[in-house]
Amino acid sequence: MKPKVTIEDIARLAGVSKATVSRVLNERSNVKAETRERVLRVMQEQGFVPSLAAAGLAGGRSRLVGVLTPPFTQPTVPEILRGVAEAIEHTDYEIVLYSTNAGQSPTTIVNRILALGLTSCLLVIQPGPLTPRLLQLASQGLPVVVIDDQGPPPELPSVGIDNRVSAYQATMHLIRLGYRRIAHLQGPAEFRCAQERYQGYRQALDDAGLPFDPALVFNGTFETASGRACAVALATLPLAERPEAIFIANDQMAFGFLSAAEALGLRIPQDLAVVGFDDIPLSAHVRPTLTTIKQPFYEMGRNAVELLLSLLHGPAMQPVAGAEDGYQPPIRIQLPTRLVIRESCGALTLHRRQEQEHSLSDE
Amino acid sequence: MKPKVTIEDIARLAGVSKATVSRVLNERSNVKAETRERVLRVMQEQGFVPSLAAAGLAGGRSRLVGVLTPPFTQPTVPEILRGVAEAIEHTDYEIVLYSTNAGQSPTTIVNRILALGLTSCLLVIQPGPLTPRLLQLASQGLPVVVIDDQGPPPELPSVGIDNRVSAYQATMHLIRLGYRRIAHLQGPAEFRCAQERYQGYRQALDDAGLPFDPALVFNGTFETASGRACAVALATLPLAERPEAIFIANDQMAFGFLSAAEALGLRIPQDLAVVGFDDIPLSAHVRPTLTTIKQPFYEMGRNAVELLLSLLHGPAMQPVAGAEDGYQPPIRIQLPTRLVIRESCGALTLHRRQEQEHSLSDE
DNA sequence: CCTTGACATGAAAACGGTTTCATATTATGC
DNA sequence: GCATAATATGAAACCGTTTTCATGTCAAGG
Repeated sequence: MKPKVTIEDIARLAGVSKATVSRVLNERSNVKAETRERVLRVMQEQGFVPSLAAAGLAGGRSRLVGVLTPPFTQPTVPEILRGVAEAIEHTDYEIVLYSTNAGQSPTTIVNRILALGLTSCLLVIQPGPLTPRLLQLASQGLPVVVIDDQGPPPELPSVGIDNRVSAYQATMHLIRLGYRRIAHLQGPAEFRCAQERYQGYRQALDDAGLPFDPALVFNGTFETASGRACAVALATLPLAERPEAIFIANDQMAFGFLSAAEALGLRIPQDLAVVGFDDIPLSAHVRPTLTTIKQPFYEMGRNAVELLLSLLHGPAMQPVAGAEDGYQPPIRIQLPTRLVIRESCGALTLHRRQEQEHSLSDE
Repeated sequence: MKPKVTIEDIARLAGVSKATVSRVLNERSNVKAETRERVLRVMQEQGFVPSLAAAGLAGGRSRLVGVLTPPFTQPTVPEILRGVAEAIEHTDYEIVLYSTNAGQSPTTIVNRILALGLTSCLLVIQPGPLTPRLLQLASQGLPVVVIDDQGPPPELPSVGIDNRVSAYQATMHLIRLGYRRIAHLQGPAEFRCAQERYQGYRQALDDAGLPFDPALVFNGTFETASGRACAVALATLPLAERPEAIFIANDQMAFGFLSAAEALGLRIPQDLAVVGFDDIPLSAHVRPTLTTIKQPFYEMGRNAVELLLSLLHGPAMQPVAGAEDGYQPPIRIQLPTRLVIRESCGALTLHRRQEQEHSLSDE
């Protein structure tokens, strides 16, 4: 094992002190150009790489960003992480990854993160409510940025989308296609995004002057199984009460819905149009392909990193004039979503839908 | 920001020296049970978490495992990473993640990893050849474990599968189904696994007494596009020369093949049976669903971590008696694969294949 | 009862940087 | 040409651990 070359070696070889080498390393301005030059050259020659551990210890700060994620197999995660990784790469920072495997207390992990004593900030990818411990830490000054969902009031800086507006778009798309009775399969109530998507759905119905029928709102868990359950529930409805379309709060549930619908002999979109939410990779490949709201996961990752680093490099945000009471509501970066039209909503097979309308009006 | 409680505080409160506290922390045996008890209690009370940075600096080693991965969006990666994350979680170690985004020199990243000075070992997920820099580091004593592929001679400890045998199984499956003219779309030659899969294919042909036709071997890149290209190439073949089945060296290419085949009016599996390799999540969802070799990605991740840590905790492997020359060939953990039979190979629709044989023999 | 280890503990020196404070050097103003 | 400020550098303290070495204590052996 090669003996590590340290700042001291560089100092000796360049004929300066450790302090000066450190200054060069940290790009301090008060080093004579000539000296800096010499030091840099020696570092180059020696293949010197400063120890982040030592720097972190001495400087009290660190170059490590803790990233807390759900399991990678959750389909939205890889794309987010790709954005995170790519953004980090352009900086001096590194990623320390904490994956919350199901069945593990989030608090345990958060504590573990701190145990590092290395991680100076935290990027949390968490659909669903935040743990109290996390909020506590954030309030103690730990820079934290959350991707995606948020507990009731947005208490932490975050990056996400406008769930309400997006759900509105999705529902409105169905309405424009001529569907009148539109159901909704919603996510669990503890997810803020589930509530917002529900609100968007309601709003669209209202704005279109369509009646709201509570019997058409189903409770889901954001998991595939609850999509299947919903399809079954729908199929057992008397024909006259069946909806013509359904807005499902995430793609995962939509998959379950589609597969159960197929098994039940329900044709999508002829018998029932479906719109999902997320646009995860599979959505373009299920049959029928899923019309859905595309979340910009990659961009969310990138933006989260940028936000986090800007927080870290000092609160450079100028207080808004006139609101100088010192309180800054946490920043939220809201990225645009997009409706991706595929087969499941029937937009691509309008003629068939017209047939369907006929047969329905015959009843 | 709360002032961090250090080992010194604990020492003072417990009425012992820093050294003793350190011993307790590291579970050294030579501490009186009573003392240990007291120290532990104080640590508990104070919510003490030792600084990994300091420990790493002082101890010369570190509790960080560097993980070098391809982009997360490469479909095999999330599952591997899940295994890695889960295995790590049961240890004191943490993951520092380095994602190699396309178009970035691997050497740059490897250097960056070392720059950390934190990472004491490396887990490399790399299909394709290893960079010289990596080999150099490994030979300098850095513990490295590679997942999946390997450069020509297996120079580093690794975890993977037996590509040759798996490809043999895949091809033999087609043979058993009665296909005689079996094509192969292979991966790029610089991938060892591509070569091995090719060999397995050849071997199966040989063992079955089937003639090998070089015209039926196509060159691919492991990417979707080359699957499409292959389908086109096949379709332009004179009818009499067309294969009845094809073994495609990875699922990604198989997807391209399937979609192009559909566009070309080639029915799968009736006109042509397809077997892939990998069993990534999409494989169960494309139409027709893909018969393929399942790689145990999750287990590969877990095993790689275990191997790496065993390497780290001292070369505890007893030299084999009689081979005491000191040279230890690097360990390779080879996990079993499994053939997953779905629609694309035609096994599920045998009757149709029989029809097909009829029509073929009519020609 | 005294020696010899074994065992438990403490003091202090690393580890590789950053940072503060003092000092040496140079530039500036009069 | 000299006082003064600005700039460049060095010495040493410090960050929170681990580790080595020395010391103190206690039980066993002679």
